[in-house]
Amino acid sequence: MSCAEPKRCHHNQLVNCGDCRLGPLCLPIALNTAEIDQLDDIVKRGRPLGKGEHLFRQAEAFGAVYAVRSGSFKAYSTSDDGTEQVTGFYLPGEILGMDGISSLKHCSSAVALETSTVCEIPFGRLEELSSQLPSLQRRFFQIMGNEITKDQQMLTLLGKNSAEERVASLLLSISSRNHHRNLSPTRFRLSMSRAEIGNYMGLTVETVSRVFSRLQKQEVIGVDNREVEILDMAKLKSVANVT
Amino acid sequence: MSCAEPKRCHHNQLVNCGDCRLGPLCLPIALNTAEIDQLDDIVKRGRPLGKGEHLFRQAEAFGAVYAVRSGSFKAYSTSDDGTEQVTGFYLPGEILGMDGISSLKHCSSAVALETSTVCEIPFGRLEELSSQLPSLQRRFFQIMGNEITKDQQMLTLLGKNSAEERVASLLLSISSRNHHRNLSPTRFRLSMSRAEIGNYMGLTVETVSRVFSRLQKQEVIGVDNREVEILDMAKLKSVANVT
DNA sequence: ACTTCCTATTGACCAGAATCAAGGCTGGAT
DNA sequence: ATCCAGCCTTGATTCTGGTCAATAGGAAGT
Repeated sequence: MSCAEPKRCHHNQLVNCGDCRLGPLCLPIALNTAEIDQLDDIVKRGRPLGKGEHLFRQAEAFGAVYAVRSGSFKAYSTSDDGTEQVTGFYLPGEILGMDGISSLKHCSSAVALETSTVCEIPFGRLEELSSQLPSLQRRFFQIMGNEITKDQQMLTLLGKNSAEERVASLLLSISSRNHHRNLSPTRFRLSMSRAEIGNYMGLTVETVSRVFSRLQKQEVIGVDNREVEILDMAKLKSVANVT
Repeated sequence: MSCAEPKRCHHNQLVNCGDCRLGPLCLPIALNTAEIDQLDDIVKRGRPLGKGEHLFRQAEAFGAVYAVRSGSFKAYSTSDDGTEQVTGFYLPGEILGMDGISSLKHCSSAVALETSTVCEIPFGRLEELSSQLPSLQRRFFQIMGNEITKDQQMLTLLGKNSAEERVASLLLSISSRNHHRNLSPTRFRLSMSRAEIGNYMGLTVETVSRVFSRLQKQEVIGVDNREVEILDMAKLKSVANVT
């Protein structure tokens, strides 16, 4: 990847929070310019991670949360018997790593699904700064509340919905998150495998694959390997059981 | 219920955080005496709620979080089509209502499963006080992090585990939470119905009932309606697939 | 006591997704 | 280009848990 104009480059490390095009999605919402500068001072921007590289691993000491700047991540936890459970996919502007806050140990691992960059936000310094900036404290409470809400919606999905409803919901979720980031809500490339989707949604690879095939046959979506196009948004929503 | 000595009564409204026997489980952990007094000033202790009374309802404005003082609550969300999903059970010392923090609207309802009391903690004032007391801020981040961790474990349970594993896990969860509160970890009364358990665990009433019967036949537990005794803790843990 | 309503149990049957088992694609490496 | 490994798809079969249905047990009120 070539970076003619560093300030605009996806993976460059010079951008600050004030200039970041993800500002309106990320931690800085509701902060004024001076506050953003203060936040900016504690944020560390690391080198890009390659596909398969870990951001943190389960049982490691918790020290920071991370904002995805580009690319995408999968969070998963491993149980004693070695089975893995995907607990979330994280796209640019989203915050991950909050699972470690309660015990000061990460209880999940996070791995890059493609070449990705993050902003590392050391938690201790975030706490300090939050004490000084009420709007940052509020914003972070809000982000954690969001994570709780999201997980609880996921519980409903896993507890009550069929395979088709689950897969359709995931596609709609990615679609709307892309939309927020000014990307196409109807055409995108999945950065995760069928197996990872299945794991996340409590299904097997085979079932996910069959649902994709069925939805394609009904012309609700077009699928070419990981490339997805939503052809009939209304129909997809009705399959997902949402209005 | 008679209350000879008000200070010790389960449902009385005079107790303050400093004297509350739930202190070591609840919000005040890690606060010193002076800090607890400050917290105490913002806490409102309401009248007892009867079984079936709501603490808050979905879509209502969010204004406070609640610490269970006695009794128990069920949190659930209702979808457009009217189906309900139980998102959690809350026992004394546990905090509920955090689902409203992100959008300032409750996205679940909470109902008392039996006669119960709560401490209401107005969120705006908690935010203010958190800015002044770093240990309170930290504690509240921790409580929210706990909720996230708990929900994610629940995702694993719903995504991967069988009916027996799910029900056994719930019994173990209640057992250990009772234990923390110095109640018997092996004998307790369930405050929720089989239907509510099933709903929470993504199962039907019939399946829950069958699992209870099977576990009883194998002498892992003894069940008499809502009265449960764990007869073989080790076996129950192996059924639940935990070590 | 008796009734009524609600909750729980149990059985018979069915359906959706898991499992088992081949093959077919794809993209990266040589 | 060719090969290979991992990913994906599809089919056949099995099995867990859901659905439907009937009955039993309990609690609260008359």
